[in-house]
Amino acid sequence: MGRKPCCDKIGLKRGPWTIEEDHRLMNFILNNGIHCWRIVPKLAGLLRCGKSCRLRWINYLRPDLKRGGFTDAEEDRIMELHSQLGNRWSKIASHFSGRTDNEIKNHWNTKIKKKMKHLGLDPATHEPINNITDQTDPNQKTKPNMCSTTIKEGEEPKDQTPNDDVVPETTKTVIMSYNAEELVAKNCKTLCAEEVDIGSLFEMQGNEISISSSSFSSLYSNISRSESSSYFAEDSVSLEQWDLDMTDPLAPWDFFTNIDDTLFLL
DNA sequence: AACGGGGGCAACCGCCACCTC
DNA sequence: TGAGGTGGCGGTTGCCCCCGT
Repeated sequence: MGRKPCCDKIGLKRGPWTIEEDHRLMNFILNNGIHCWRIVPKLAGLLRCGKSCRLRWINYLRPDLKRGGFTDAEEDRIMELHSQLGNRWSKIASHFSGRTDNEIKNHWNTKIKKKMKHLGLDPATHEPINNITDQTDPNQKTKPNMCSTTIKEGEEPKDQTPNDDVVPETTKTVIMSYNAEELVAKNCKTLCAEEVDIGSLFEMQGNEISISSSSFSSLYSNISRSESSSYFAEDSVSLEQWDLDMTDPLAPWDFFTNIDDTLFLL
């Protein structure tokens, strides 16, 4: 019954990701899309667990991520949404394009909390601090009268949030619906300065993004030739050392799912 | 120049809901 | 039907960098 665990942590790498790992992961996802995080690291040749790969992709490698600090308008919107949704960062993040829940959470904890306190507002309740002094006492939360009149036995208090229905669904869906050209173009803004006809290299097959081996070699040779690429110049990494063609870019996911996992154990 | 403290942020942990077998 | 896997989420940790002393 059941399945194999998503990862045994024996022998798996932890800590910060290297550039090589980033490119192995990005290469694999751009070639094959995402169907099952558990086997992504095996197929991509990474000594990471699927969860770690998923997190890295969502929080750092995803092509539609917006880099840079939050604008005042974004901060205001975060505060507004937080007052409605509380610490439901993924819901809040779904209202911003190019922002991750982790990013918003970090920004909240490091910047906005202080900003609100500076404005005399309690970050937890969004009420003026003078009026909620007693409620900020952690012991107060367990006092019987706090919620007993509004929450029936067996109900989930956390589901009181309005507008949940309009929140876009899973990240996976978003990733799979990327326009291929746009997706890679965004990557190449940071990966290379030399012009590449990206659109001609990729093709959509249903929800999957495909690129032929020769096109991929062409793309990456362009990237590696680019002396003005700050990304690579800074780290003095040669693309030659990466096994970019380790998987068949055109192989459908069904192909992988039919192969016993043990074949990919590293 | 050396050191310590604080801030920022990437990554991990543990839990939960849903799904699969 | 229920045990267990998977993906997603929020909380937390720990490292690195910057700045002040």
